[in-house]
Amino acid sequence: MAARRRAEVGSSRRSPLDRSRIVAAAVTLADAEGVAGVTMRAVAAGLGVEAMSLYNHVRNRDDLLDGMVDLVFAEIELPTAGAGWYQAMRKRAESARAVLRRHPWAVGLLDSRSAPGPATLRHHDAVLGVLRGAGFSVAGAARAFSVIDSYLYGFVLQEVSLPFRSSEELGEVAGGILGGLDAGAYPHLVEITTEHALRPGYDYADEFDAGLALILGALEPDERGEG
Amino acid sequence: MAARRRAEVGSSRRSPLDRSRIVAAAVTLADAEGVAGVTMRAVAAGLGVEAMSLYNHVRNRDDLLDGMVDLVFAEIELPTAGAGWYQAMRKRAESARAVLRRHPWAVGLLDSRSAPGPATLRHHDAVLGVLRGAGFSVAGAARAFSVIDSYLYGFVLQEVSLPFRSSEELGEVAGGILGGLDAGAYPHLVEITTEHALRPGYDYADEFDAGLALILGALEPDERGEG
DNA sequence: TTGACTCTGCTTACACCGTAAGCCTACGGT
DNA sequence: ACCGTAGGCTTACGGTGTAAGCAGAGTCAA
Repeated sequence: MAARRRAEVGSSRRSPLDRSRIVAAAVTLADAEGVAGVTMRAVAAGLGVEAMSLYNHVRNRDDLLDGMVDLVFAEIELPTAGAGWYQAMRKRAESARAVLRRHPWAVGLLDSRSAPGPATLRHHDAVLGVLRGAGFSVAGAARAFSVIDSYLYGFVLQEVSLPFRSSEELGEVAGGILGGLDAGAYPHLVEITTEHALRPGYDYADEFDAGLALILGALEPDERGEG
Repeated sequence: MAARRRAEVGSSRRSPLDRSRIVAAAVTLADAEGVAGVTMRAVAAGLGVEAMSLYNHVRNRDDLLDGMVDLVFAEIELPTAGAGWYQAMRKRAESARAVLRRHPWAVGLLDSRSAPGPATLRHHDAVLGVLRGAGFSVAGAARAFSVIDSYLYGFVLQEVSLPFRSSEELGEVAGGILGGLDAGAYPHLVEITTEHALRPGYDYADEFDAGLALILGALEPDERGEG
């Protein structure tokens, strides 16, 4: 059969396997099992392949993790200058938070990763571009970028590491921690828990917008008169 | 010899080994080798003991990591109400940052840790106490706490994961990343790097105080009129 | 004094990890 | 038809967390 000359038909024999397929499989696995579940053997198994085959496309496990982080960054919406820097930063931050919640392991990977990938660089460049275009000085853009991203990563880091996902779970956990202790040892934690966090309708996630608005409201372009 | 009745003299025979000695040894090891170097065998070796002996005092490796994080929190200065909430929050944040820089592995451990230890709880309680004492409402204190800590953790997370420690290293790294690419692919990153970050005297660490001041300045007690 | 119980450290063993080294086979260029 | 090479596979090694069981010392009852 002449058609067999090329394998592009996808002869079931062997699929091509390249870096991006490996990284994507690793991300899927991490979403399901956590980053600890991302072993070379497990990733390979997910692709119907042996562990050592991955090393033809990936330098080592660390390189794979770098790729995963970059793939996550690629999911974040790039900001656009159209609607003004405030809205652009706001939308970008919310998109980033949504993405990082979808891949909770990614934040914990941010430290220990040293080589930013192309998507990461493109993302940072776009953010700086919006700020500069809106009149922020170089130093001002750097500062705004630093503050916003610190808040963003820090919030998600805390959010993701909370040992509960819903309000009911919160109740159980808080009860477990505070209940087992000397009553009155942590009066303010008790207060904030019972009078605030356990109130129906409370959702810690809502704090994100509030904090973000507070920070964005304190920023402004072209800080000529400022120290 | 009657004195031998009690081993309290410290017969060189065997040292007692308890949880706190184990956790302290693990922290020392992590400071020196990074968190990946904290293996049960290595921690035990540092104490002149075999790996399995640790399990008499520590549930498992995860429990050990929990203990390490709590020990780090214990190093952070508790805020005191004396000089006003602004200065208290400022000093607390700077102390926390100094501690987390001393133990760079700790931030990365914050996620994946689910059981806060006593030092952690005491710390959070003290922060809330200062804010409440200064007139913040329960909701306001919760919000302030969330914003400040998010910024703090996020900043340190980024700071710690930077692949350099000094300005010269920054130059090399930046050159390596940006140099290997299409010139002009990331114009704003190039701009900020060459015109700002590589300027003599620039230190990213200084951004911390600026961002913190910006956030603290936007907070205020008793947000009656606010949404 | 003696014996039993408990506490704590040690030894051994297992499954799983990342990955170095080398083999085998199918494909593409000649 | 051949052969180099790329990209899979197999095997193997040292290191990991930790389950299971052993050994010696401290404490207490009889």
